[in-house]
Amino acid sequence: MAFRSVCQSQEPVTIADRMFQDLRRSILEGGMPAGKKISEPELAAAYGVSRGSLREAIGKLENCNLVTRRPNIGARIISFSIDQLMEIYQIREAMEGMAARLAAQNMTEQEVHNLQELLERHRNATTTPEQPGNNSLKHDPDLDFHFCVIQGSQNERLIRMLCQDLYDLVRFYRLRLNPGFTPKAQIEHELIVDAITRRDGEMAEVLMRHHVRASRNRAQIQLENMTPEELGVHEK
Amino acid sequence: MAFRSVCQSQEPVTIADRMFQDLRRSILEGGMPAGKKISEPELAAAYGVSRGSLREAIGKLENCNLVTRRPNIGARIISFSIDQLMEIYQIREAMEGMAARLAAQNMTEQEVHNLQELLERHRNATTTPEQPGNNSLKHDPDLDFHFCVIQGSQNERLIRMLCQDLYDLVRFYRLRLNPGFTPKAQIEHELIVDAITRRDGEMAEVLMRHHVRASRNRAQIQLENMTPEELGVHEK
DNA sequence: AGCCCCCAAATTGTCAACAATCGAACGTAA
DNA sequence: TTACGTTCGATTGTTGACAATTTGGGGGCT
Repeated sequence: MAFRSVCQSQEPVTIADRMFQDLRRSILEGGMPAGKKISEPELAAAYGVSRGSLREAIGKLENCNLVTRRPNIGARIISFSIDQLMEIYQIREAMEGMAARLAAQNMTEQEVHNLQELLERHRNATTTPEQPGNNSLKHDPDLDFHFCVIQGSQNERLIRMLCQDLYDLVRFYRLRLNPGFTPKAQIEHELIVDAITRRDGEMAEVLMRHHVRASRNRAQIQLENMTPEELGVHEK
Repeated sequence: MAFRSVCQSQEPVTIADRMFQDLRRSILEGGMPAGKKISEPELAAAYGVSRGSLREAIGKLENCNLVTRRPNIGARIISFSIDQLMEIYQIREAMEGMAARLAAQNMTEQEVHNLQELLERHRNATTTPEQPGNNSLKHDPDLDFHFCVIQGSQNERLIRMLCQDLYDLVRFYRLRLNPGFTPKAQIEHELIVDAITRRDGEMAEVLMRHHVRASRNRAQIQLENMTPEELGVHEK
């Protein structure tokens, strides 16, 4: 049950859809550098599609907040900004806190069981050394966990807002920082699952908010130790 | 300082943009019935624009969640759903709670002062009887208040997510229900502003969440007393 | 009658050409 | 040299026509 398989499901039946998914993947996997301007004729030729279809795909990317667009000027991949990352953490704290509360209330027994199993797998996986550089979209333990909790909230719009829109940005930033999955995060995950298992929504929310805030602080510390070159050199 | 003047600012420089704003306004003001299918040739002819530009506008509407679209089938105005309304309240509770907390931390003295004045005007306005049926987009006291608090959070993305996306839906539903501004809401607003004035972010969040939850309950009671005809007769 | 297949009309997706706008290079003048 | 205005190339916005798909109805078969 990988993240994208559920959240970005349906087959692309239309060319614009396929372009959207391809470009989205390319951006999230780092195939396109942050801040780069998108040339419509160039991209359309590269993918062998018409400019019209490409423009529709770009429109969808704009709604995912992966590109910004200005009239008569063009679109460009979003660029890296620490402030924006911090803003996203604040929003995640609020929304995922609520998601955890709702998950504790609404998850089926089966879903709780799946969540516990997921955590079990992560616990074993962290003991065995994982090869670095494996920054593929799938198999990010932290993302899988959060996705699972969000899905348990049973609030369709909340799920869409988080999984489709906000988590694209989370991936975007995560790829360009370090994958921030620490042993501490695992412990926090366990506490949250405990609360959900006990159906303690209040506690689940408190713990999830604490976890997101802690992740934010970890990211902030990490950012302060990075050189400017490692951070924001997105030219062109 | 009307709601839309700030949140949906810039002039439309492009035809697709103008179409988007016109259609959005039309949907939010009730000019287009909920659930109705959108005929591209018909609408394009009615507005005297090309189908391509119209399609781009529809794409933007889709991202605002005001229309839903299925490939090869077409777009239609979102339809009325009590479940969706309740989902939106849950999300608002989380996000606006956070917004209130941030507003208490980050608002300038000037902004706090403006907020207090806004409340003062509402207090006087509610004593004088307001004419019903004036469901225009501007001058909804409740929306103005919430907008002001959200704006004070200084979190640009949070502001966009709430003001641009979610509050369009709030208006959509509010127009088709009663404008739910009760004296109780005014009192709750006052308490929130007190907390913000004291820079008590924790309390501001608690009170805002309480307020949103209370609004949700008021709406739910109202919905239970409505006949099915008043609710969901959105044919075609 | 009920069901299935097929066809036609309408609608949506896609494309390539045209018009409008922006950015940069160049030249000129102070 | 620097600043400004102009012109040209390139990019984006817009349009109308073409291709692919869905929808609705009519006819035939069981």
